[in-house]
Amino acid sequence: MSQIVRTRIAPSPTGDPHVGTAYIALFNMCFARQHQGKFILRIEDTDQARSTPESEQDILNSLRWLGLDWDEGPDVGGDYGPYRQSERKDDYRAYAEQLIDKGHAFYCFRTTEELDEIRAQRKAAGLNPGINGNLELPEDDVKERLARGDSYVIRMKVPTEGVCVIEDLLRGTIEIDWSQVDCQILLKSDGMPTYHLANVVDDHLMAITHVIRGEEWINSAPKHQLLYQYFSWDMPVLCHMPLLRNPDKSKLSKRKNPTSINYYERAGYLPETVVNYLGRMGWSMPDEREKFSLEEMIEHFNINRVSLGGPIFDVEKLRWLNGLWIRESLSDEGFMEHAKNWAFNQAHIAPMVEHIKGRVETFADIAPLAGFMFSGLLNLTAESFEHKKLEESEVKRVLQFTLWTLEAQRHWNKDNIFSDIKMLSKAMTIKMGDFMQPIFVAIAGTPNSWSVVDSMALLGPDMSRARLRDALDKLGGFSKKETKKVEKEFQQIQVLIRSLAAEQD
RNA sequence: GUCCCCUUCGUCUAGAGGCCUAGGACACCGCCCUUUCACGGCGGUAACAGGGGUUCGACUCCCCUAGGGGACGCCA
Repeated sequence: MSQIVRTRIAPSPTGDPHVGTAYIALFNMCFARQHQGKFILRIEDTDQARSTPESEQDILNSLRWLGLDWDEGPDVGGDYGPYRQSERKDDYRAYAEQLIDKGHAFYCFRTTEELDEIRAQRKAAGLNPGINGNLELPEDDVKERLARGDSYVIRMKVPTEGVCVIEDLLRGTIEIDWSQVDCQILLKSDGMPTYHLANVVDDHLMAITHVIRGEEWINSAPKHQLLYQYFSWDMPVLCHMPLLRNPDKSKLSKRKNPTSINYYERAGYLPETVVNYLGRMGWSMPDEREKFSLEEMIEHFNINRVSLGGPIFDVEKLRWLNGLWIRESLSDEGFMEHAKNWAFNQAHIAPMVEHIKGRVETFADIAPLAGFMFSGLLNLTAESFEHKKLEESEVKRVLQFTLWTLEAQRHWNKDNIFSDIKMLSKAMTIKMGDFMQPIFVAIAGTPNSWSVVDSMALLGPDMSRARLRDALDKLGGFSKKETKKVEKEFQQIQVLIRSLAAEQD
């Protein structure tokens, strides 16, 4: 008897659609398709504070843009729904309580402060700070506190000694001491499950057969395996993919790289290229060809060809590959069609007209004036940022603080961007004009342009942030030591901004 | 700090004990094509982290060391 292969991608809608998500989605999809199985999309929105419907929609759109279509999901339905964890909230509680009844989990009333204290002690004693043991209260106390209505979480019980043996499809046997595994919270005090509970419950309920996910999950695999045992459920096959890396080899992060799929669309890449490139990360075709379509990848897919060294995301090669796709796979008509859909269309140009019309004398002035609206990263140098009033170190701070502030901006529009910048300049006691100048150069390539706030609003968050980051890079960035100092300064600025904002109210 | 994972050119990778004088791609450097640039063609520089085993034979298997990464949250 061979069961149908079912794989899934389970993004959390707490931010931009990440290339790492697309990467894992791609391999899950290829694996499922190769086995005539199903590929499922599930939204893991158990973090009530950070999950947003906008982000969810954004992620769905991005994965669709890439052509990574799912057979079941919150928008297309399926027989194993709901496909959004927030809609299953009560189920998780029931499962957590079931574990309590079986003696596999317990109520925990510890405060954050108490837990911090225990962690500090454990760390001082040379132990893994993850808390394992000594958290349970006598049954009577639990009853009393429950009756009193004290806030609580439900934690799973974990052995304190022995080893847990995990089987990984690519890595073979992995042994982890139980002493390294903490009594994971399963149900948070807001009644929502943590990832660990929700993930195991959903994977079981959705009959997932293969869990293909990032390497970052290896250390929590023992908890998951234990939960399957507690519930007496069949364990899916685990497969941990390597992590995509920044050029400095750290885990790919938006601090150091454009990681949003939206950015690559905005920067003029074809979805075929992005998928193709991700398919070359830790994997290659049997004949080693560089260029291949999603269909070709599925046709020749073999998960055992995944290599485990964490690949560095190399934008240079991505560019080359995109050029190859444009040259080889687009007819002249197709090229024009793509260019039109990308940015040379009425919807995209219309909002620029008010800025352009008053500033040109001939139509021939349009391209030099508005070229930056149709560009990726600009060709700038450190000299581009020479400032009459500000020292280079101040210019760098202006750019860095603006970048950090705008990275936190969840509602990207002209007014919000403007007020962010205004508050920042005020807090840094730099006149708006002086403050804006480096922003202008970073975004438009020159201090002489129309409102840079409008430009940023039109360019969107991803391209705007990428250009600010690029500007910082061109100025040499900050060393590790400086970064720490600058981060501290930024915290102080933020405190100042909050008090300024309070004054205004 | 504790544990886990990983380790072939700068980067992505091929390599499942003899096919390896370690192959391909990006980047870089030459040359050719070309009025220029790009494309394209040809060529070049460049890697098995180190040390021990196992074996007739090790890039491939085992151990140790080193380096890199990750996890250690009422985030996922």
